[in-house]
Amino acid sequence: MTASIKDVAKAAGVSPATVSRALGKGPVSEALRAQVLEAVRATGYRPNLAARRLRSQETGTVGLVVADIGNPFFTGVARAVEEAAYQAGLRVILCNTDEDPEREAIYLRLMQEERVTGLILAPTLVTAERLARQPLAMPVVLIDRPGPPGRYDSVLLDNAAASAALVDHLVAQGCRRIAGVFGRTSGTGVERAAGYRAAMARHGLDAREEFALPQVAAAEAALAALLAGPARPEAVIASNSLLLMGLLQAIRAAGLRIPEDLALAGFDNESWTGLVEPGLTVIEQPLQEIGRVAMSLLFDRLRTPEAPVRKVMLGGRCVVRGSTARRAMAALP
Amino acid sequence: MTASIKDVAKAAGVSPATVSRALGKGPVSEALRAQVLEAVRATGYRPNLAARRLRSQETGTVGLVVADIGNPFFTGVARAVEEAAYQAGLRVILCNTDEDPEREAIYLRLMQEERVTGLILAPTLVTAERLARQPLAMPVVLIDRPGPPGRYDSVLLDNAAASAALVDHLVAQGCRRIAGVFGRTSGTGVERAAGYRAAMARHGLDAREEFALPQVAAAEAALAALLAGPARPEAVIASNSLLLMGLLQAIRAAGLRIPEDLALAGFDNESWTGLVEPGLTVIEQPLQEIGRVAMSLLFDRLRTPEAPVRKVMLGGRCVVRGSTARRAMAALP
DNA sequence: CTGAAAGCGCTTACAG
DNA sequence: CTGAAAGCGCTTACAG
Repeated sequence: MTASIKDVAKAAGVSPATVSRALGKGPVSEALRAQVLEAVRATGYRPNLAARRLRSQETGTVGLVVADIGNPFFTGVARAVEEAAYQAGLRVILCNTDEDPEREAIYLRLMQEERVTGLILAPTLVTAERLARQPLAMPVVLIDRPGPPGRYDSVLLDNAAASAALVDHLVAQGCRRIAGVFGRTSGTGVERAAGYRAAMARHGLDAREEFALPQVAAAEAALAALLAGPARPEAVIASNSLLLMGLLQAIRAAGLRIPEDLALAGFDNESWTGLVEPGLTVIEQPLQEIGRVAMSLLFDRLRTPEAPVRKVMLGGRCVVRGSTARRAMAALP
Repeated sequence: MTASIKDVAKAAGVSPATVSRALGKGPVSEALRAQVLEAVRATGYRPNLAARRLRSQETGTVGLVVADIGNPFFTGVARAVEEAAYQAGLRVILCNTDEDPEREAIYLRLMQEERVTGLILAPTLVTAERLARQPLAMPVVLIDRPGPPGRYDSVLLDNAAASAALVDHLVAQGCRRIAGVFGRTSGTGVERAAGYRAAMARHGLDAREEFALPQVAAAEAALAALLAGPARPEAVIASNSLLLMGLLQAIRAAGLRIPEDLALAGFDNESWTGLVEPGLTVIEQPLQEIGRVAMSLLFDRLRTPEAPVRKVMLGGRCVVRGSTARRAMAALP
C-alpha cells in the first residue's frame, strides 16, 4: 500500500540507512541525496512517524490539556503554544477536558502512552489535588491554574493583583457593597476570590462571595442569592467570562440597569464584552505571553531537569468600560 | 526509565505475549490476567502507543483539520467529533490552520505521516482546488466547505436554502436593497453568495455583493464600499460571524441605527449575537449534527471503501431578532 | 560518505 | 490458554 523506506531505497539504488540520512540530518553526498529525493517523489513516500518515534525514542510532541477550548482564553493560549512548538519543530496534541476530572485523567494517561516530550496543563481543582499525591512522570508546565505548591513550573495571571485592581477601581467609582461570583472548579476561582477578599479587607469593606460552576445558568442562581441577601450589592465581580455572561443576562432579566442599579466587572477581554451595552469592565490577560512563557519554561525544564521550580506571574490589564461608570451609578446611602 | 511490556512480563512471571493479550482482547485465563494487572500496577506500566501502532498497523486516530478553532462553529463541531470518536475508542488529532493554505498543506502531510485512520477536513478554497488535482491518500470527510465535486464524502449546511431564508425574511420585512458581504477564503462564502444571488433574482431584486477576508477590519472596508455606492442598501447580510461582528462595529462607528438605517443579518448563532443591542438575526447551524454525521460518514467509508460518494446537506434555522425588525425600519421610498 | 545489522516495544500468526 | 519467534518501519552505533 504505502511506500516504506525500503521501497525508496530500492528505487534510489541505495540502502535504507542512506535514505534515512538523506531525509534527516545524517551526512550524505549531494549526488545520493538528489537520487533519494527523486525516489521519494516517485514513490510518494511519507515517513511513518510511529516507526520513527519508536526507534528514536523521541516523539517530538507536546501535549496541551485545557479545560475548554471554546473559551477564548484557552484558544488564545493554544495559538501561542502551537506557534512556539512549530518554531521548535514540535507537534502539539490538543486535548479538551470540559472541566471534567475524569476526562482529564483519561487524557493525562493518554499523554503518557503517547510519550509526549512535555505537557502543558490547565488542571481542574480535583486534578490539581491529585497531582500532589500522584506526580506526573513527565515534564509539566501548569498554566492559568495553580497546582500543588512547589512541584511544577507554572505561569499564572497575578490573580491577587487583578482582583485588587477591580476592587480598587470599583471603590474609586464610589462602590462599597461589592460582591463576587467565583468559579469553583478551578484554583483560579479560589485565587481570585482570595485576592478579592484581601482587597476588600484593605478597604475596610465586607466581602460577599458566591461560588458557582462556570456556567451561565449557575450565574443566574448566584445573582438571585446575592439580590436576596440583606444588603443588596452595588457591584458584582465575575471570576470568568462564562459567569460574566450569565450575570449580564440575569441582571437584564431582573430588569436592573447597568451600572445604575448594579455595576458589573469581570475577567477576560472577550470581543463580546466590548460589543454589549454598556461595555463591560474586564481584566485582560496576556494570552500570547502566557503561551510563550509556558513553552519557554518547558524547554528550559527539558534542558535542565534539575533546575529549581519556577512560577511566573503575569500582570493583567484593567479595561475600563461603561459597566462601572461612576457618573451613572446611583448615589450612595 | 519507563517500564516496558517485558518488565511487566517478568514481574508477572509470564511471557510478553500473555501481557499483551491480558491488556488487549486476547484469550487469557482469569488467573494470569489478575497476575498481569497486578504487575502492571506494580511497575506503573503504560503501553507505548508508537510501538502498538507500528506493529498493529492501526493508529486508532482521526485527524480533524479546521480553519479556526477559535470560531465557535468549529469548536462546536469539534466537540461532537471528539465525542463520537471517544465512543468508538478513537483518538482525535486537532489541527488549526488559521485559513492559511500553507499550514493546511503542512497538516495534511502530517496526517499522512501519522497514518491517521481517517480525516475530517474543512478546507480553504485554495486547498479545495488542490484536492482536485492531488487527491488525499486516506479516507476524508469534508465539513462546512465544499471540495472538488463528487470526490469526497461531505456534510454541509444547505447554504442556498439558508441564504434564501435570510433574503426571504428581509424581503418580508419590507427590504428591497439587500447587500451581501461574503468571505472569500472558503467555498462556503461562494455558496452563500450564490444562494443570495439566486434568492434576490427570484424576488426580482438586484444583487450587490462584496467579498472580504474573514476579518473584522475587512468588514469595515466592505461596508464603506457599500455605503459609497449609488443605491445605499437597506439591509446587509454577512456570510460568517467575523464579518458580522465587523459589520456591526462599522455600522455603529458610522453612526447608523440598526435596523432603522440599516438592517443586519448573518450566519452562526454565537452567544454574543443575542447579547448585543439590538439582537442580530442569524442562521443557526446544527453543530452537533454536523460533527456526528461527519464521523458517521467516515465510519461508513472505512467499512465500505467502494460505496458511492455521499453529500449530506443539513438545514439551518433562522433565528429572528431585532436587527431585522420591520416596524422600526424606515419607510420605503 | 555508505551499508549491514541490531533493536526500539509492541502484536500476532504459529505451534503446542 | 500459553510461549517463542517474527516483524511492523524506522534510526543509529558499528565497520569500512
